[in-house]
Amino acid sequence: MKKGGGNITTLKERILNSAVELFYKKGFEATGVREIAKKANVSTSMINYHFGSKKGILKEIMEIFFSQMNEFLDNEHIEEKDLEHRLRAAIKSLVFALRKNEKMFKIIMIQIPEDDKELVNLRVENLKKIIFKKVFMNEFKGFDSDIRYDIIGPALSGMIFSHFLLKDLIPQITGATFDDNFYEIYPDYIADIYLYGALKKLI
Amino acid sequence: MKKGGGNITTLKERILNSAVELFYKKGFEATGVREIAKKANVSTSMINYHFGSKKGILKEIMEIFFSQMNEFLDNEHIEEKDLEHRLRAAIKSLVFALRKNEKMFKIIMIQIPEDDKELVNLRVENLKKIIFKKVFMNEFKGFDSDIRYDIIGPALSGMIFSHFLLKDLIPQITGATFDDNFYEIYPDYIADIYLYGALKKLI
DNA sequence: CCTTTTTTCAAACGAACGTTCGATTTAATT
DNA sequence: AATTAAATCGAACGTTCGTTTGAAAAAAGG
Repeated sequence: MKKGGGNITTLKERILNSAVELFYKKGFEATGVREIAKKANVSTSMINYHFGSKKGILKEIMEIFFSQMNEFLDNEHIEEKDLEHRLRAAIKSLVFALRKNEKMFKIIMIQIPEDDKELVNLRVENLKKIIFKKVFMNEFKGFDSDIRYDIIGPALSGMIFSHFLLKDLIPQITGATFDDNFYEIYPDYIADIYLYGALKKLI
Repeated sequence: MKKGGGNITTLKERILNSAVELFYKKGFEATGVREIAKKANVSTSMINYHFGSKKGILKEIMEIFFSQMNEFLDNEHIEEKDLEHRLRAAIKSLVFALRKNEKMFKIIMIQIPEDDKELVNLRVENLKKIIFKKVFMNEFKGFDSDIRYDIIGPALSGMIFSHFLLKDLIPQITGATFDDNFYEIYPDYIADIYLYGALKKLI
């Protein structure tokens, strides 16, 4: 029952970790409970016992993910007067937080069964409350009403989200590698592009 | 057998259209062949007869999609000298093309089973050859080697791809609606943000 | 130590899965 | 018109699915 490093990993955690790996790699629907149970070295009925159902794992993943995002993103609500600094700080913490939980993020964004209204609503409400409100909407308050907030906010969220959603695909196309060095510069580079434009970099 | 407007829709096309709708809405794995067959008003064995297998539908979807993308994007290789104009034209045609095939695009990007090497490779090669080479990589040739192409290209692709990948989710969060008016201005707005930065819009 | 509660197991359940099969129907060819 | 080829069907196949069940094991409580 002991795992290296002195940490005790409960059977429930083992199921959860195994599920995250498998859902990330193959998708929720394509992953069977027998496969999760085998990877976690438990019997399949433990999934129902601890999570209520296969879908219950998704619910738990979401609760853990949004709880952690709430924690990471809350730290950044320092009262910066300057939009640029606020945005840079927000981007930095968001990239940091998503990187820490990138498997859960991807699962939540694209593996939630759309016919499960409870899970779908849970996702929307938490995305709204924890990520969008803090990073992509509050930052743009108080500007002109002519501004297309429906484009300008999602443009930034799209840059960042897509990085994590397509993170396994992009290296196959561009040959990029995403190591620690990469993430040292990524947030500010993205912020530069977003705030000042790509031409500033190119010309 | 006749469908309104004089078009003859073959049984094979009916299967394909039904599959696209269902794969888009529920995902590939969560959609069963019986459901596709019922929606197309055929017997399930027709899927195997015409497509070889359930996965054969995905292959056909990819072939159709990339064939159409190749057609739409090819028209934009006019010899513009100016980077800005080239990028604007490329963004415009890409948004137009993706909008026309947005269901197939989403299916291809997130519903291909990762353990099917043939389909995965087919996706990578065609994305590379038809979309990235034409829009996100050729446009940046000839600039400084200091430039992080691994960030600057995917930043633009991410803005646009994520729009279509998350198109059902974003309206639930921001209340945005994506009608024809929206798409009238979207490409140039995105190009503005990308080329000159969001600050230009806000300040 | 005994009793109760909780956890865990393996087997079983009923349903659903994608594919195959042989018969029939339709279309094409001679 | 007869024959051949292609398309279509419904039933069946073997496998897999998520969940339930009762027994056993482990943990907790008095």
